Formats: sequence, structure tokens, C-alpha cells
Amino acid sequence: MEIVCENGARRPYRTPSDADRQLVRRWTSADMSANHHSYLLKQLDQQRRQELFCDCNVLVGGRLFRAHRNVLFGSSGYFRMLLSQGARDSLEPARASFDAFAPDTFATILDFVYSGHLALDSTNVIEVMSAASYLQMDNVIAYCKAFIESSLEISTKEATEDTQPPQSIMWERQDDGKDDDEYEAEVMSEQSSQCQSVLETSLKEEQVTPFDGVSEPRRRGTRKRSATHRYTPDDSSPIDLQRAPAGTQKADELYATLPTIIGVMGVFNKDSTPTMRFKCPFCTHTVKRKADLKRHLRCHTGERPYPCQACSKRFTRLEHLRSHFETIHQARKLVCRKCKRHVTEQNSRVVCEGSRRYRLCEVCLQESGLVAREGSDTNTEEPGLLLGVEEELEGNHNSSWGMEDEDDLAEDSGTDLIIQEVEDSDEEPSAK
DNA sequence: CTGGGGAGGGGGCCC
DNA sequence: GGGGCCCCCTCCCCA
Repeated sequence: MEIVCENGARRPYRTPSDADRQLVRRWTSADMSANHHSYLLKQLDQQRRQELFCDCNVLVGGRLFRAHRNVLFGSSGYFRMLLSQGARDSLEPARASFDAFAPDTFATILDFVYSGHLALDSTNVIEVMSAASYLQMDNVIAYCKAFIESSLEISTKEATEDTQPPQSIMWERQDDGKDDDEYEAEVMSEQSSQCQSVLETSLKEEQVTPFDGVSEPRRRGTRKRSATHRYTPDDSSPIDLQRAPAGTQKADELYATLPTIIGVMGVFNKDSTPTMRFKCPFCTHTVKRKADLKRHLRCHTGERPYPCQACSKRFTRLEHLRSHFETIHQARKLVCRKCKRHVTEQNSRVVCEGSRRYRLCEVCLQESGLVAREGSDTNTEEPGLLLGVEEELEGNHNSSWGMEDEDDLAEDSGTDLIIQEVEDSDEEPSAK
């Protein structure tokens, strides 16, 4: 068998060897694919910039962006929904308009779609993330999350190294054939492991409990006893996405940086009017009120602004602190801890064990053989004395629910309160 | 091993 | 928007 070339020359046909096949296979796989994708994307980007074959007009805040519906369709869940609803074969350009976010924000996202380069910095990351959430672009959201975590990590390092953080980070997608989910998982995994290692290092150095920056929310009702955050002087410094301190005002600051577009359309009311809900930029949770979102953000930032005066345990909410204090340290519940019967102020006594207090009825008190002993950790108080203590605690209740400096608190607490300074541990002082 | 209760965390919603 | 209440859930401890 012979092969006739274009110039008329004849060559004998040779069965391809294994080496030939390997060469072809190698050449047609990764490199060629990557080059082809890159080349194609560049061509599309050039066409977009020259407004060639653009069949989609996007109006954002009065500024017109022209793009290809195929590209938008393939990049955004929102456009996928939008474009699949319209006439598929229509020659008319598709149209979309957004007033919810800034033109520059959309330009950043559109540049990413056409180039794989996402230009993030501390001033635009939240807005880009929110816009991406609106446009249902999970990969952009993942990059923004990674950027925020990276910024927090940089600030942690900076606290010890005192170096200037980078002003911005350009996230560039590696064209390695991975789909969005794989890439997102990889980015998040990488960032997570980096943050984890930094946290472990700082824990060893500072012997403090970890703050995990912008973390995944704990499952509802999940308690993490080891995550109690201790107040430090740095806690009062405000958060900056570029240099985020392990502090207490993170939710407030994050909340302040939230752009207006964080509001998303939710389900429709009975009268067909849409309800506005506020979506958390870090998870899928939505709330009706913006103030509730602020509260929710604390479960991502890990901040616990309300320390217990008695045991230094910290809480995310004042009401949780109050409940804790009344239950653990004030014995407000008129229930005998031993027999569980309801009691009154008159027929019960408060037993103090360390900083913990609980009530025992007179019967259980006698059975337990508890007597007041000077200098003992376990003692009981006469009702009169108890009343005086509670009045003082009431005063504390009104003046400051644990927002004061803990050193001062220890002094102010006085001997009557029988409040002990606990070790720097998250465990409750044992009452057993 | 299991069930009950205490403690704490988080969401919804009212004032 | 903040404070507060109620409810539900989960974890932990203990009998």
C-alpha cells in the first residue's frame, strides 16, 4: 500500500508504531487541549472587545456590556436560566439589565469569564462575591472566599512578621482540564489547609484558642467547647479584609462592607409580591432582616463579644450570656438540683461550688450533709446573704453584662460573689 | 449501650 | 436596628 502526497510523491504506508501512537496521544492530550482552550478564549475575548458577533447586551448601572450569549450561558447559572427562557434561535440580541451592582463589579466578573483572571482586592471582593452569588457563579464565589481567607491568613502572619500585605491578588484559573466543582474543591481545600497550618502555628505560639477567620458555620445547635474565644487587647481593633485581626468586631465590619445587592429575591407572597431576603455571602442561609444577617455573621467570624464575668466563658449573644449567668452562677432556677422539685426562696439554699451555684431544697441539703465552711469551695449561704448577693449581681446585670476588662472584673467581683478566676480552659469549672 | 436532662448555639419573630 | 423571648437542635454528662 502506498500514500500519495500532495506534491504527487508516493510513500509506502507504514503501520504506526507504539512510539508513534504514544507521541500522538501525548501531543493531543493536555498541552494541546490547554492551548486550544486558551486560544479559543482569547479569540472570544478579542471578539468581545471588538464587539464582533456579540449577541447579548447587558446593561449594568447604565453602562452597556456586550458579550456572547454562549459564553454567558456557560459561565453563569443566572444567564443559563435567563437565556434558556428566551427564544433560542432568535436573531435579536438577548438583553439583561442589572441595577443591583456596580458596572465595575460586572466588568471584573466579565473579564474573568473571558480570560480566567479574576482581579480581586480588598475593596471589591465582597461586592464581586455578592454579584457572583446573584449571577450563580460558584467558581467566582469560591475564589472570593479563598481570597478572604487568604487575606485573613496574611493578617495573621503579619501580626508576627509585621510585613505589608499585598494590595490585591489576581486569581488565575489553571487550565488543567478540571471542571468548576473540582477546581473549587481544590482551591478551598488548599486554602483550608494553609489556614489550618497557620492556625496551628499560632496556637502553639500564643496558646490561645483558634479563630478560624471566615469559617463555615457550625451546624445548628452544635457546640464546640474548645472554641471559646478569649478576649485580647487586639480584639478591639476593627477588621480589614486585608488585615483581619482575630477580634470581636468582625461581624460588624463585615456587615458594614456588605453591598446593597446582598438582598436577594426570595419566594413570592400570596399577593404575588416578591419578598426580599438577605443572603449570607458565606453560606446559603438567607434571612428576612438585615439585622438578623449581622447576628448570623458571627457564626462565620467566630467572634464572641460577651464574656462571662464569673468564668470567662464567652458567648455570641447577650441573651446567651445572661442565660448562662443566671443558670450557672446565680441559681435563678427555683428547682432543687438533686430532687428536681420546685422550691421557693424560703425553703431552699444556694450551694456554691467554685463559680457555679445551684439550689438544694432543705431536705436534700440535710441529706447531702452540706454545711457552710469557711474557706471551703463548697458551702451554702443563708437566705439573707443570698439576697444580698443577688442584689449585687443585679447591679452587675444592669451595668455591664461582661463587656468590661476581665482583670477589673476579677477585682470588682469581690469576695461575696465567690467568683473564681478559672484557668485558660474552655471547660466549665467542674461541679462534680 | 441507652435514655434523660443540662447547657449552649442558632433561627424566627415580636416589641 | 437592637434587645429580647421562644423554640428547636445538638452535644455532653450521668445514671
